[in-house]
Amino acid sequence: MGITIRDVAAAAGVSTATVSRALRGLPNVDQVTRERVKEVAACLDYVISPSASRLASGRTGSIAVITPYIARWFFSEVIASVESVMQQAGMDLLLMNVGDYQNGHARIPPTPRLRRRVDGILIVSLPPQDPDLEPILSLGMPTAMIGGIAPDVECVVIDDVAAARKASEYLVFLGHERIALMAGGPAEARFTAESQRERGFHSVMTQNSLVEDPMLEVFGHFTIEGGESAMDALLNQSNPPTAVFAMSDEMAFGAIRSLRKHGLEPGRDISIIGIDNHPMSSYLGLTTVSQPVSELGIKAGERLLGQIVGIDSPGGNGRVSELPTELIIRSSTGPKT
Amino acid sequence: MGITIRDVAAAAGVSTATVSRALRGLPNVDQVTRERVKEVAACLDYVISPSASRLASGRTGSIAVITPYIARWFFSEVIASVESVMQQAGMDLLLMNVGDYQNGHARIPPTPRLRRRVDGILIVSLPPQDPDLEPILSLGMPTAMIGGIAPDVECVVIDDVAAARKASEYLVFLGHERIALMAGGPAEARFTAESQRERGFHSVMTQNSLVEDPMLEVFGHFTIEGGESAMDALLNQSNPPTAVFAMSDEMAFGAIRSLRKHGLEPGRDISIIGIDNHPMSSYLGLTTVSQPVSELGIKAGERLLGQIVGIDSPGGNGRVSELPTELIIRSSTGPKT
DNA sequence: TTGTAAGCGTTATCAG
DNA sequence: CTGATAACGCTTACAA
Repeated sequence: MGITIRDVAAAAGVSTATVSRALRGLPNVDQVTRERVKEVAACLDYVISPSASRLASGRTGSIAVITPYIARWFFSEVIASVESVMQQAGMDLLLMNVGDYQNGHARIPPTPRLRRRVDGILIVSLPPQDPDLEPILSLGMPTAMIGGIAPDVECVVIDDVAAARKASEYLVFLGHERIALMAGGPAEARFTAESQRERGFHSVMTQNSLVEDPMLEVFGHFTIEGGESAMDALLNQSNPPTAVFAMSDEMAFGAIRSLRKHGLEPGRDISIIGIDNHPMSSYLGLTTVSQPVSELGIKAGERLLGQIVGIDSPGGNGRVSELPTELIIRSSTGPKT
Repeated sequence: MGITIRDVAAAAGVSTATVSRALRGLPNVDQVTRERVKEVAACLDYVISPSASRLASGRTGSIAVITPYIARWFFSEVIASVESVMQQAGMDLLLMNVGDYQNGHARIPPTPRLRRRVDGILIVSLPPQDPDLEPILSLGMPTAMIGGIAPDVECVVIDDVAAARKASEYLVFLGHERIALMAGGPAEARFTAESQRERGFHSVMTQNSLVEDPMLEVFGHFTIEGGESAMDALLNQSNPPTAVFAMSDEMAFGAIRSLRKHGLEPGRDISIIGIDNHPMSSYLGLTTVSQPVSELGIKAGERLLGQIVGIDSPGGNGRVSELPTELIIRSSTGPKT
């Protein structure tokens, strides 16, 4: 079938060892020899067998990206940026979805699929209580994490507390007092980002001596539809909020739609603010706090590579990098009337 | 480091060959033996070394998904569905972006990264003239394609001609005569789907004896912003269209925004129709022709697996599967006034 | 049904 | 700087 390193060695008149060294750019190879080998290899259209190389070297040349979702905006954007980093580094990227951890779907545990198969793992936004998280981390291999924090793991995040504070403070600044919080789900099953954002919101409310009416905490499940029905519920209350802090733009979209459906105008009748700066946000005039999604992926990818190459220690000593967020004011928010 | 098949064999009191057979579920193994081996393996926490297995067997147990984009709606949705098929089949999924083929970015040719590395290739929407396409196809390995047609390759598509016809006919049905076509880009650099959709549009116009004003063909590059400026250009003309057929929903979103910006109401002043049924479409009231994106990915994934397992021949004999589309009427279209 | 043993194509360790 | 030559861990005829 394929042509092997031995064929190249024979054709170049050297040993397989020399071919291996020459092709991989290792030192201690004569320039002339190296060139000849390369030429012969190209001529023969030789490509190395990854399986053999991996078996012999112990390195797989690939990493796994583990995510709970693939097609959602945040995740696909992260995956895309990680892919570009890995492609440039010559690494293969294995995509592994751990499925909807909400319902008890027949989820295939990722751990066995990870061992002996990849050199590193990039975890995207697995909530701390995810049953797959702990087993993955105890694999003890180079690992990086996006959108979450775990001990002894290299993490790349935004400051979710600060992001939530920016959003909340802006609403307060506009004079709002009855502010609703639209979270994803109940406190037991939250992403790290969710808990942090709640903390940020909470701290602003407290600082400004505003009461958090339990009736004003609703769940939108990070989807448009969820946001819409959550807003519906809010509007059906006897004493609706004058502003809503949604933990994601997509939920905010749903909230806006609900508003319109009820004949209300976002920013005039009720203010809506989100977090993300989703591409559709500028389109819909949604005020939001932007997060640098691609940068999260790029930085985490690079940090992971650092661990694999050995510059960094596995887990990167648990270093946490925080990337900046920014309040982006549009028309969905306005002063309390 | 790791524990090997030999350890399992020793612990179970059998040969490595038997362990191999037992664990892979091959026939000709005594049930009792098989159970014991499995138990010992589990006990020892043994996981097979993919590299060794691949080297010995020649199969890699992985496939590559090749796409020009990752984060765009259509692509991420397809990737997600393919991933679920592959995960259930126990196959690894390598993600390979071939970069923006528009600009002359330093694109890494995928072919060398494919040979000896995967058992099959799933190509998503590479335009026929893409420089990477031909080399990939001549690899001669199991291949499937989504959103495009190539000779001797198993293809899964929607009937783009028919989809475009549905959209166009609906506009004609509403009484429109000056209908603009919003394509992605000029005819030289088109996806297969693009050309087909143009054909569909064209045939409807011809059939109804409507003239296609060259001024009414604009390019929106399949983005919101592109769609917006394309619509701007249309509106700035002395004789604007009364309806627009956009080849994708995202471009249609941009068109709607442009309309609003100009104080016009979609569906009343000017009708807009798209193709996709993007999640935001129902939100924005966009009339569109839906395509079953997940189904495309699932079917193509299954067909690819069929080729790999050997049920089908490589390329699947060039079979083409067409999945159904459906006109979804919302508020962005209305009768010509 | 089970065991033996020869590969699979590299890499890496030593010599030279 | 280069060449032998053991691994690497599994699969798979071929025997038994």
